[in-house]
Amino acid sequence: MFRKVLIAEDHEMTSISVTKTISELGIADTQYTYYCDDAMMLLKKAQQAGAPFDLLITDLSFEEDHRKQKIAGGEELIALSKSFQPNLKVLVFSAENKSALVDKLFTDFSIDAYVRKARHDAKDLRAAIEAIAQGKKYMTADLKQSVKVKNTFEFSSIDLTILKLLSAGTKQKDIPAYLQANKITPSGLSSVEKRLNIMKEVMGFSKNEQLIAYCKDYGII
Amino acid sequence: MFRKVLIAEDHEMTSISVTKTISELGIADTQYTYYCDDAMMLLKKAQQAGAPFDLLITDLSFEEDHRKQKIAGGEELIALSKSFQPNLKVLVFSAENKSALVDKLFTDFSIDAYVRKARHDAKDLRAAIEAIAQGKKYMTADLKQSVKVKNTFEFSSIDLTILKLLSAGTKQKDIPAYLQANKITPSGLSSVEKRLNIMKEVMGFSKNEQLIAYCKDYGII
DNA sequence: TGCCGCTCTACGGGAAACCGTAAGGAAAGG
DNA sequence: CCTTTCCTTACGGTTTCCCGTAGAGCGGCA
Repeated sequence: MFRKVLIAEDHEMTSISVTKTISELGIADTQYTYYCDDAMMLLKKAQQAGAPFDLLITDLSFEEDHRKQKIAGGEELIALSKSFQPNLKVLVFSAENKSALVDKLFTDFSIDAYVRKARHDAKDLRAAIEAIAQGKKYMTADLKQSVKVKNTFEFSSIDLTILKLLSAGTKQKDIPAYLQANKITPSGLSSVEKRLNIMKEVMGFSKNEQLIAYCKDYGII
Repeated sequence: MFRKVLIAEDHEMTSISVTKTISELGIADTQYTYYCDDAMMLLKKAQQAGAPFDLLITDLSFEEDHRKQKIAGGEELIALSKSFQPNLKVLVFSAENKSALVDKLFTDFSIDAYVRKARHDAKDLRAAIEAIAQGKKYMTADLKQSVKVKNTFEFSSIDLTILKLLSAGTKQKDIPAYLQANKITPSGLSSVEKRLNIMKEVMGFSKNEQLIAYCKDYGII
């Protein structure tokens, strides 16, 4: 089992429960932070002191407040942590249930476990920590399904750009100019139209308004 | 202070922390459920047994799973609870930060407190419970600001209808037919255009997509 | 009743978006 | 080096949307 655990989680309530769960597993040495920058600092200090953390439990999204942060969110924190302490085990504890995102975390960021904030997350978290301790990977059950079943449409970077521009009031015909100015290809008006058509077709939508509403509902933009 | 508290919250971790916070306030008799239907049942039972709950702490969104529920979410739960136990105090504990939504909860559902799941939510929750116990209303600080600032334009019923139709994929020119079918006046296409123009002008917007995005962001539709 | 002010509706010209088609261009493969 | 294929872009015709104007309906008031 782990000896020293760091929790990066901006919700106080969640942080309390995570701490409690860990202490129930017999891990005495836990620290927690509400900010990514603090988490980074603690990781570095611990390593320099010769007593590095061996598990990081982190959320993905951290809300901005008066304290300006260099590290914006969980992904960045994970990447930086791994870069100077590659053996650090990482458990992501987040409400996100997008299969593509979770996949990326496992492949690109080589995390060890993903626990989704949901109905039985306390049990899941315990199971995940035990699994990692045995050198296994862990993923909440519901996500395993959704990776297979909910083959939801993957919005590309340019799709998101287009949607953001539209919801910012940009006229469709003015989008090519913006794309060119920002060196984004493809930039033709037809390509913009094509992307919008594909998005709408996949979703079974007929109008841009509908698409924007959907993306807002699911936090895509 | 309260004697008997019911917690309706589908996230196990959050539920644990809420329970802990409440017990720290010296409230011994707390029960928790992961489902709205269960919450409703417990409220009814308690009242029939002559020992009703005097505080309900509930989330807004409950995830669906294998257990089919009659009550879909927090709003519905609150409405039903109040209908048969009007003196029940209600504290909403949710991650939503849409001012329009929170406003609606206070005015239409006459809740007593809204605590947003955020950085200092444990402190906020404690403060909220103490405020309610003294017969006060409570709202997290960050929301007070946004309610005041953003609550400029008053969306009429027909405005909301138009916006909902648009975001459901209805063509603008087909909206008059819908309005007539539902006996809503005015129903002319020009009137629809006029309402949209007014909304956009007030907000400083130029396109419908922008308007939809705004309304989704602030929970207006 | 006749005038006035108001809102809703109808119409038409122009702009933007939609949609199909075809030409241009780069990468992959023989 | 050429061909095939896929993707991007360009260009028209049609639909929808946008916007200004004008007329119709309705209540208030002298």
